[in-house]
Amino acid sequence: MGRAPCCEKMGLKKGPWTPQEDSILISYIQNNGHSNWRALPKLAGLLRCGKSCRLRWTNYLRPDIKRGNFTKEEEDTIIKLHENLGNRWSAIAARLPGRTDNEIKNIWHTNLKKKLKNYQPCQNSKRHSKINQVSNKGPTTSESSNNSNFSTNNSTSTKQHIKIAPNSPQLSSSEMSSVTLVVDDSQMVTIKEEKIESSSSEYFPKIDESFWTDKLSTENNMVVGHDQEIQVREENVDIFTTSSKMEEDMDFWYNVFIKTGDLPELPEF
DNA sequence: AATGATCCCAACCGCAATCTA
DNA sequence: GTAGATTGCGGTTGGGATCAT
Repeated sequence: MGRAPCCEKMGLKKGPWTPQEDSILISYIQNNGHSNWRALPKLAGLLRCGKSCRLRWTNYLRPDIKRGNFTKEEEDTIIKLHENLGNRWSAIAARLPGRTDNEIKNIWHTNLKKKLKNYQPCQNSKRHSKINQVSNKGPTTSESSNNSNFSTNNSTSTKQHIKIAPNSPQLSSSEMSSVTLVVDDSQMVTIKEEKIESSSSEYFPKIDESFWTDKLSTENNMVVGHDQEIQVREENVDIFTTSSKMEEDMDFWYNVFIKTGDLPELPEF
Protein backbone atom coordinates (compact mmCIF):
# COMPACT_ATOMS: atom_id res chain seq x y z
CA MET A 1 0.00 0.00 0.00
CA GLY A 2 1.91 2.96 -1.20
CA ARG A 3 1.36 6.37 0.14
CA ALA A 4 0.02 8.91 -2.24
CA PRO A 5 2.55 11.60 -2.96
CA CYS A 6 1.12 14.81 -1.72
CA CYS A 7 2.09 18.42 -1.30
CA GLU A 8 5.79 17.91 -1.75
CA LYS A 9 5.18 18.12 -5.45
CA MET A 10 6.82 21.23 -6.76
CA GLY A 11 4.59 24.19 -7.25
CA LEU A 12 1.80 23.13 -4.97
CA LYS A 13 0.80 25.70 -2.45
CA LYS A 14 0.63 25.01 1.26
CA GLY A 15 -0.56 26.99 4.23
CA PRO A 16 -3.67 29.06 4.82
CA TRP A 17 -6.30 29.24 2.11
CA THR A 18 -7.19 32.53 0.51
CA PRO A 19 -10.81 33.62 -0.09
CA GLN A 20 -10.15 33.26 -3.83
CA GLU A 21 -9.06 29.67 -3.44
CA ASP A 22 -12.07 28.99 -1.26
CA SER A 23 -14.48 30.35 -3.83
CA ILE A 24 -12.83 28.36 -6.63
CA LEU A 25 -13.11 25.19 -4.58
CA ILE A 26 -16.70 25.86 -3.57
CA SER A 27 -17.90 26.64 -7.05
CA TYR A 28 -16.10 23.66 -8.53
CA ILE A 29 -17.58 21.23 -6.02
CA GLN A 30 -21.03 22.76 -6.38
CA ASN A 31 -20.88 22.23 -10.13
CA ASN A 32 -18.94 18.97 -10.35
CA GLY A 33 -18.94 17.33 -6.97
CA HIS A 34 -15.84 15.77 -5.46
CA SER A 35 -15.69 12.26 -6.77
CA ASN A 36 -11.91 12.35 -7.11
CA TRP A 37 -10.03 14.59 -4.74
CA ARG A 38 -6.70 13.91 -6.38
CA ALA A 39 -7.85 15.11 -9.74
CA LEU A 40 -9.94 17.95 -8.35
CA PRO A 41 -7.33 20.67 -7.85
CA LYS A 42 -6.05 20.30 -11.39
CA LEU A 43 -9.54 20.35 -12.84
CA ALA A 44 -10.56 23.27 -10.67
CA GLY A 45 -7.39 25.20 -11.38
CA LEU A 46 -6.08 25.19 -7.84
CA LEU A 47 -2.40 24.91 -6.95
CA ARG A 48 -3.18 22.63 -4.07
CA CYS A 49 -2.98 18.93 -3.53
CA GLY A 50 -6.17 16.93 -3.36
CA LYS A 51 -5.69 16.18 0.26
CA SER A 52 -5.49 19.83 1.13
CA CYS A 53 -8.67 20.48 -0.88
CA ARG A 54 -10.52 17.68 0.83
CA LEU A 55 -9.48 18.92 4.25
CA ARG A 56 -10.46 22.46 3.46
CA TRP A 57 -13.83 21.35 2.21
CA THR A 58 -14.68 18.90 4.97
CA ASN A 59 -13.41 21.03 7.82
CA TYR A 60 -14.36 24.48 6.70
CA LEU A 61 -16.25 25.02 3.46
CA ARG A 62 -18.93 22.35 3.58
CA PRO A 63 -22.32 24.06 3.64
CA ASP A 64 -23.67 22.00 6.51
CA ILE A 65 -20.95 23.02 8.91
CA LYS A 66 -22.17 24.72 12.01
CA ARG A 67 -19.94 27.63 12.85
CA GLY A 68 -19.55 29.42 16.12
CA ASN A 69 -18.90 28.44 19.69
CA PHE A 70 -19.85 25.10 21.09
CA THR A 71 -22.91 25.15 23.30
CA LYS A 72 -22.88 23.74 26.79
CA GLU A 73 -24.94 20.82 25.54
CA GLU A 74 -22.46 20.12 22.77
CA GLU A 75 -19.57 20.23 25.21
CA ASP A 76 -21.35 17.87 27.56
CA THR A 77 -22.06 15.56 24.67
CA ILE A 78 -18.42 15.57 23.63
CA ILE A 79 -17.31 14.83 27.17
CA LYS A 80 -19.71 11.94 27.48
CA LEU A 81 -18.88 10.56 24.06
CA HIS A 82 -15.18 10.89 24.69
CA GLU A 83 -15.65 8.98 27.89
CA ASN A 84 -17.21 6.19 25.89
CA LEU A 85 -15.31 6.35 22.62
CA GLY A 86 -11.93 7.76 23.53
CA ASN A 87 -10.08 9.79 20.93
CA ARG A 88 -12.27 8.62 18.09
CA TRP A 89 -13.01 12.11 16.87
CA SER A 90 -14.78 11.12 13.71
CA ALA A 91 -17.13 8.88 15.66
CA ILE A 92 -17.83 11.71 18.07
CA ALA A 93 -18.32 14.15 15.20
CA ALA A 94 -20.82 11.79 13.60
CA ARG A 95 -23.02 12.29 16.64
CA LEU A 96 -22.72 16.07 16.53
CA PRO A 97 -24.32 17.35 13.33
CA GLY A 98 -22.48 20.24 11.77
CA ARG A 99 -19.29 19.72 13.74
CA THR A 100 -16.11 18.29 12.30
CA ASP A 101 -13.71 15.86 13.87
CA ASN A 102 -10.96 18.45 13.64
CA GLU A 103 -13.06 21.03 15.44
CA ILE A 104 -14.01 18.59 18.17
CA LYS A 105 -10.41 17.49 18.53
CA ASN A 106 -9.37 21.11 18.92
CA ILE A 107 -12.06 21.98 21.43
CA TRP A 108 -11.16 18.89 23.39
CA HIS A 109 -7.49 19.72 23.62
CA THR A 110 -7.99 23.39 24.31
CA ASN A 111 -11.05 23.49 26.55
CA LEU A 112 -12.65 20.29 27.64
CA LYS A 113 -9.57 18.45 28.77
CA LYS A 114 -8.82 21.27 31.13
CA LYS A 115 -12.38 21.35 32.40
CA LEU A 116 -12.24 17.68 33.14
CA LYS A 117 -9.11 18.11 35.19
CA ASN A 118 -11.09 20.22 37.60
CA TYR A 119 -14.23 18.15 37.41
CA GLN A 120 -14.49 14.41 37.01
CA PRO A 121 -18.18 13.83 36.34
CA CYS A 122 -17.89 10.10 36.00
CA GLN A 123 -15.70 7.86 38.02
CA ASN A 124 -15.12 5.38 35.26
CA SER A 125 -13.51 7.81 32.89
CA LYS A 126 -10.93 5.77 31.06
CA ARG A 127 -11.90 2.19 30.99
CA HIS A 128 -10.78 1.42 27.54
CA SER A 129 -8.57 -1.43 28.36
CA LYS A 130 -9.59 -4.75 27.00
CA ILE A 131 -13.03 -5.99 27.78
CA ASN A 132 -12.36 -9.61 27.69
CA GLN A 133 -14.26 -12.77 27.67
CA VAL A 134 -15.89 -13.85 30.87
CA SER A 135 -14.23 -17.01 31.86
CA ASN A 136 -16.23 -19.81 33.27
CA LYS A 137 -13.51 -20.28 35.80
CA GLY A 138 -15.28 -17.72 37.89
CA PRO A 139 -13.90 -15.04 40.13
CA THR A 140 -10.49 -15.30 41.64
CA THR A 141 -10.72 -12.65 44.30
CA SER A 142 -11.77 -13.38 47.83
CA GLU A 143 -14.69 -11.01 47.54
CA SER A 144 -15.87 -12.18 44.20
CA SER A 145 -15.71 -15.74 45.23
CA ASN A 146 -18.87 -14.99 47.12
CA ASN A 147 -20.61 -14.18 43.90
CA SER A 148 -22.38 -17.46 43.58
CA ASN A 149 -24.66 -16.19 40.82
CA PHE A 150 -21.82 -15.71 38.45
CA SER A 151 -21.19 -17.55 35.30
CA THR A 152 -21.65 -21.25 34.89
CA ASN A 153 -23.20 -22.19 38.13
CA ASN A 154 -26.33 -24.26 38.00
CA SER A 155 -28.60 -21.82 39.74
CA THR A 156 -32.15 -21.69 38.53
CA SER A 157 -32.31 -17.96 39.20
CA THR A 158 -33.47 -15.87 36.29
CA LYS A 159 -30.96 -13.17 37.05
CA GLN A 160 -28.78 -12.09 34.17
CA HIS A 161 -25.18 -11.34 34.84
CA ILE A 162 -23.44 -9.01 32.46
CA LYS A 163 -19.83 -9.01 33.37
CA ILE A 164 -17.19 -6.75 31.98
CA ALA A 165 -13.62 -6.02 32.97
CA PRO A 166 -12.86 -2.36 32.89
CA ASN A 167 -10.12 -0.66 34.81
CA SER A 168 -11.54 0.83 37.89
CA PRO A 169 -10.49 4.39 38.63
CA GLN A 170 -10.38 3.48 42.28
CA LEU A 171 -7.65 1.01 41.63
CA SER A 172 -4.11 1.60 40.59
CA SER A 173 -3.29 1.29 36.92
CA SER A 174 -1.70 -2.05 37.46
CA GLU A 175 -4.85 -3.40 38.96
CA MET A 176 -8.02 -4.38 37.26
CA SER A 177 -11.59 -4.55 38.36
CA SER A 178 -14.55 -6.33 36.97
CA VAL A 179 -18.08 -5.05 37.00
CA THR A 180 -21.04 -7.33 37.11
CA LEU A 181 -24.41 -5.92 36.21
CA VAL A 182 -27.03 -8.15 37.73
CA VAL A 183 -30.41 -7.79 36.09
CA ASP A 184 -33.26 -9.57 37.81
CA ASP A 185 -36.80 -10.35 36.68
CA SER A 186 -38.08 -6.89 37.46
CA GLN A 187 -35.24 -5.30 35.46
CA MET A 188 -33.67 -4.21 38.70
CA VAL A 189 -29.97 -3.67 38.21
CA THR A 190 -27.33 -4.28 40.80
CA ILE A 191 -23.77 -3.32 40.07
CA LYS A 192 -20.96 -5.23 41.65
CA GLU A 193 -17.41 -4.06 41.25
CA GLU A 194 -14.62 -6.37 42.23
CA LYS A 195 -10.88 -6.11 42.23
CA ILE A 196 -9.19 -8.71 40.12
CA GLU A 197 -5.84 -10.16 40.92
CA SER A 198 -2.94 -9.60 38.59
CA SER A 199 -3.60 -12.99 37.05
CA SER A 200 -6.67 -11.48 35.46
CA SER A 201 -5.57 -12.62 32.05
CA GLU A 202 -6.49 -16.03 33.23
CA TYR A 203 -9.77 -14.81 34.56
CA PHE A 204 -10.49 -12.90 31.37
CA PRO A 205 -8.69 -14.87 28.72
CA LYS A 206 -8.41 -13.27 25.34
CA ILE A 207 -10.40 -14.65 22.48
CA ASP A 208 -9.89 -14.35 18.81
CA GLU A 209 -12.35 -13.79 16.00
CA SER A 210 -12.64 -17.47 15.26
CA PHE A 211 -14.25 -17.89 18.62
CA TRP A 212 -17.38 -16.26 17.32
CA THR A 213 -17.59 -17.96 14.02
CA ASP A 214 -17.31 -21.21 15.89
CA LYS A 215 -19.71 -20.27 18.63
CA LEU A 216 -22.31 -18.67 16.45
CA SER A 217 -22.93 -21.77 14.47
CA THR A 218 -23.24 -24.04 17.45
CA GLU A 219 -24.72 -22.13 20.30
CA ASN A 220 -27.78 -20.11 21.03
CA ASN A 221 -26.58 -16.57 20.49
CA MET A 222 -28.53 -13.39 20.46
CA VAL A 223 -27.12 -10.73 18.24
CA VAL A 224 -27.45 -7.37 19.90
CA GLY A 225 -25.20 -5.05 17.98
CA HIS A 226 -23.00 -4.62 14.96
CA ASP A 227 -20.14 -6.72 16.17
CA GLN A 228 -21.35 -8.02 19.42
CA GLU A 229 -23.12 -11.01 20.71
CA ILE A 230 -24.60 -11.86 24.00
CA GLN A 231 -24.31 -15.50 24.56
CA VAL A 232 -27.51 -16.69 26.17
CA ARG A 233 -27.25 -19.51 28.56
CA GLU A 234 -29.96 -20.76 30.83
CA GLU A 235 -29.42 -18.56 33.82
CA ASN A 236 -27.20 -15.78 32.80
CA VAL A 237 -25.93 -13.65 30.02
CA ASP A 238 -22.23 -13.32 29.49
CA ILE A 239 -20.95 -10.60 27.27
CA PHE A 240 -17.91 -11.21 25.18
CA THR A 241 -16.03 -8.77 23.10
CA THR A 242 -15.04 -9.15 19.51
CA SER A 243 -14.16 -5.65 18.48
CA SER A 244 -13.69 -2.09 19.52
CA LYS A 245 -17.30 -1.41 18.57
CA MET A 246 -18.25 -3.83 21.25
CA GLU A 247 -16.15 -1.93 23.73
CA GLU A 248 -17.93 1.27 22.81
CA ASP A 249 -21.30 -0.27 23.37
CA MET A 250 -20.22 -1.88 26.58
CA ASP A 251 -19.02 1.47 27.78
CA PHE A 252 -22.28 3.01 26.74
CA TRP A 253 -24.33 0.49 28.62
CA TYR A 254 -22.11 0.68 31.63
CA ASN A 255 -22.41 4.42 31.75
CA VAL A 256 -26.17 4.33 31.45
CA PHE A 257 -26.30 1.90 34.32
CA ILE A 258 -23.93 3.92 36.42
CA LYS A 259 -25.55 7.26 35.78
CA THR A 260 -29.23 6.47 35.58
CA GLY A 261 -29.71 3.04 36.96
CA ASP A 262 -31.82 2.28 33.91
CA LEU A 263 -31.37 -0.77 31.82
CA PRO A 264 -30.71 0.55 28.32
CA GLU A 265 -32.66 -0.92 25.53
CA LEU A 266 -30.58 -3.21 23.43
CA PRO A 267 -30.53 -2.48 19.73
CA GLU A 268 -32.73 -4.71 17.65
CA PHE A 269 -31.63 -6.69 14.68
C1' DA B 1 4.53 50.00 25.42
C1' DA B 2 7.35 45.93 25.01
C1' DT B 3 7.92 41.25 25.42
C1' DG B 4 7.39 36.61 26.60
C1' DA B 5 3.91 32.99 27.61
C1' DT B 6 -0.13 30.80 26.54
C1' DC B 7 -4.21 29.86 23.88
C1' DC B 8 -6.54 28.62 19.85
C1' DC B 9 -7.46 26.59 15.52
C1' DA B 10 -6.55 25.77 10.60
C1' DA B 11 -3.70 23.01 8.21
C1' DC B 12 -0.33 19.47 7.62
C1' DC B 13 1.71 14.78 8.26
C1' DG B 14 1.80 10.08 8.07
C1' DC B 15 -0.34 5.68 8.88
C1' DA B 16 -3.89 2.41 7.84
C1' DA B 17 -8.06 1.01 5.59
C1' DT B 18 -10.44 0.71 1.46
C1' DC B 19 -10.95 0.81 -3.39
C1' DT B 20 -9.79 -0.41 -8.07
C1' DA B 21 -7.61 -2.12 -12.10
C1' DG C 1 -4.61 -12.15 -5.37
C1' DT C 2 -1.90 -8.13 -5.63
C1' DA C 3 0.01 -3.57 -6.07
C1' DG C 4 -0.85 1.02 -6.51
C1' DA C 5 -4.19 4.82 -5.81
C1' DT C 6 -7.35 7.04 -2.94
C1' DT C 7 -9.59 8.20 1.23
C1' DG C 8 -10.25 8.59 6.23
C1' DC C 9 -8.50 9.37 10.49
C1' DG C 10 -5.87 10.89 14.59
C1' DG C 11 -1.73 13.23 16.06
C1' DT C 12 0.98 17.23 15.60
C1' DT C 13 2.49 21.79 14.26
C1' DG C 14 2.77 26.77 12.94
C1' DG C 15 1.53 31.06 13.59
C1' DG C 16 -1.76 34.68 14.74
C1' DA C 17 -4.40 36.38 18.75
C1' DT C 18 -4.69 37.26 23.43
C1' DC C 19 -3.10 37.56 28.09
C1' DA C 20 0.19 38.49 31.84
C1' DT C 21 4.05 40.71 33.56
